[in-house]
Amino acid sequence: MPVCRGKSALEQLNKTLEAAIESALRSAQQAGELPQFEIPRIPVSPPKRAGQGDWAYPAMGLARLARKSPLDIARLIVDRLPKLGFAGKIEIAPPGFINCTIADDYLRKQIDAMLAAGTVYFRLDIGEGKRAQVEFVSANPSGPITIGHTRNAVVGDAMARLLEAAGYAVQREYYYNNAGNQMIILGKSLQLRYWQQLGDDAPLPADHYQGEYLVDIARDLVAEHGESLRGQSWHFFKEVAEQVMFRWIKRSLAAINIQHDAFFNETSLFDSGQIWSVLDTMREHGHIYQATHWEGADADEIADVTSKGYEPATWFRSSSFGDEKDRVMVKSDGVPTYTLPDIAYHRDKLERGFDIAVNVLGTDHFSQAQVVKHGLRALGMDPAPIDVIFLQMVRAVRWNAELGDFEAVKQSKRAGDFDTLDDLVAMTSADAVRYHMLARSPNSQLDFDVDQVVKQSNENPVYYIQNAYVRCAGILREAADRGFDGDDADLNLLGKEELKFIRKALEMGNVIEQAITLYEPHKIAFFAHELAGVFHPIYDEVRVLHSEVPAETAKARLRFYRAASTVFGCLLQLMGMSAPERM
RNA sequence: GCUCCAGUAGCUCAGGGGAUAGAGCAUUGGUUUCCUAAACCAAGUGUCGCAGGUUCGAAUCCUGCCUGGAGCGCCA
Repeated sequence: MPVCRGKSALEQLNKTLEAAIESALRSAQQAGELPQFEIPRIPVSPPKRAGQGDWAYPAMGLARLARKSPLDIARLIVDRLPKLGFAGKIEIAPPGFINCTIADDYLRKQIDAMLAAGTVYFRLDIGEGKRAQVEFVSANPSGPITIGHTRNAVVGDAMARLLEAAGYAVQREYYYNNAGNQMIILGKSLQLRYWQQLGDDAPLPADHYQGEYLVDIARDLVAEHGESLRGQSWHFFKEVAEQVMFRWIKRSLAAINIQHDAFFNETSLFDSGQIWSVLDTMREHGHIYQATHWEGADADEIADVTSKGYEPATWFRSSSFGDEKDRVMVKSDGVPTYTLPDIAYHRDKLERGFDIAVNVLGTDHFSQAQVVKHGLRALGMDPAPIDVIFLQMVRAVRWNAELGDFEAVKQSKRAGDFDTLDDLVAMTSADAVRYHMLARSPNSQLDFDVDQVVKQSNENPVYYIQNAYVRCAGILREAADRGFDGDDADLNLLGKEELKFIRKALEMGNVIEQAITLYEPHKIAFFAHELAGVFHPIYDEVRVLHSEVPAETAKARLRFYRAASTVFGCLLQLMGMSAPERM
């Protein structure tokens, strides 16, 4: 699903300004006005208050190096600053800020540029010609998508969209395992549920899958096949369960606008022998040994393993890469642990040549992810392209008045639970799920307040943002009905407020870049909300089709709203939300 | 015990060296003849967990501590 494809038109003004300031400093040094020193990177940033320009540079950071007062340094910079196409006023403010304002003319031109380019206007070129992969969700097909997977799915897909907007060619991948113990138990659980449906006394052991969804599948099997499956082994039921699960998973994800390009099966690493070649290479590099316990084990650990009576296992000396202990690659019974295929999978990823490979995981995989990176180093590879977004826990909660506190919503057999993606969507909406799951820093725990999202949806940021788009659409629709267009508008008739909106919109490029370089896609959600906050007061005040608005002014304003519509359309697309024409 | 994350307004959370710390929700009062109320305008609240340190400047970086959460398997 390509987002914002095409050639970039958006200039990242902060970068232009930073480069200009550096050049001014260099020039001042050459002229002997400043001593020689390495110019530190001091970023320009948008100031917090009005009247301080659009971008501010604190020259205070240079005072020590330059052995001059910040104000003097600021003056030297401003004197030698190259001409900037976008700059209006450039002012110096105590204690040593350089405040640069974007010229109104430049802002007006951007409206034309946005209309000419459409959402492509906001595309960046930092990922041009590069390939990125986002691996996310990666839930084994043993049950429905839970609320935890949902956060993972939303963050991963948003990351993918942001990377696309930054110019990367992005692949969305889903890694899964359908071979392990869990899947065997799943098959056996379904088999028992099937027998139960036939009226047999077939109790489900406690370690089997208790979920009601297997009963549903069993019921369907009876409806379709009657008793004819009674003789089938658990293998058969595993296959059935897996197929149904994946169908459900894909359908659930599609409901929130998420689709993977590739599904990578862990089993293929066994079939192709890749896990063994990984192990061989690690052994050749001297990182593998056979033992009943790891080399650094203390007396307690040794006593513990001894009591279990293990035969020797195959260990990876990960401690030599900084791990706190070594890890088992192949258990004493000859079966590999999860870690070995995981290393093989990531080797395969690196060999596929992605410039960036983002992995979205819960924090419970923190240690595992470290071990995988150690493993890649042991293979002589550089794991640098691989980055992991760790998500803190998420749970559905609701207010409990008796407790006077929030209470986790647990998966329950009865209707009215909210613990799966389907439940969340049913009770709220796909857009609400996407926004609320995205609008939180990955390393904050998230309590998804079901009642708030449901009950107060009228006061929801989701609708606040979408309504900005809807309002633009309303104007454009009405204008079209009246046969009114703003194509030959004089944008000089626009007011300060409209230009303020354009100013804010121009920050989007920086937000996208920050979101992908810091791996914090939630930034786009907050930006969207802020931008809507700038929009609504304007909409309230600046009318287009009103008897008191002169025709020429109306044309200019119509053009402005057309541009605003483009901006919100792009933002909603980036967040995977719908852009409704009406609400 | 060790590692990671969080602690900011009544609640949910942004901000992660720069100017007077923000938003939503909740509370209070006001706003619609003509695209508009899922909106707008106005009002109030803070020992940025605690204590030191670094810096011209710290909510932000460092150290220690307190509280809450997650992880530390021959599980996946």
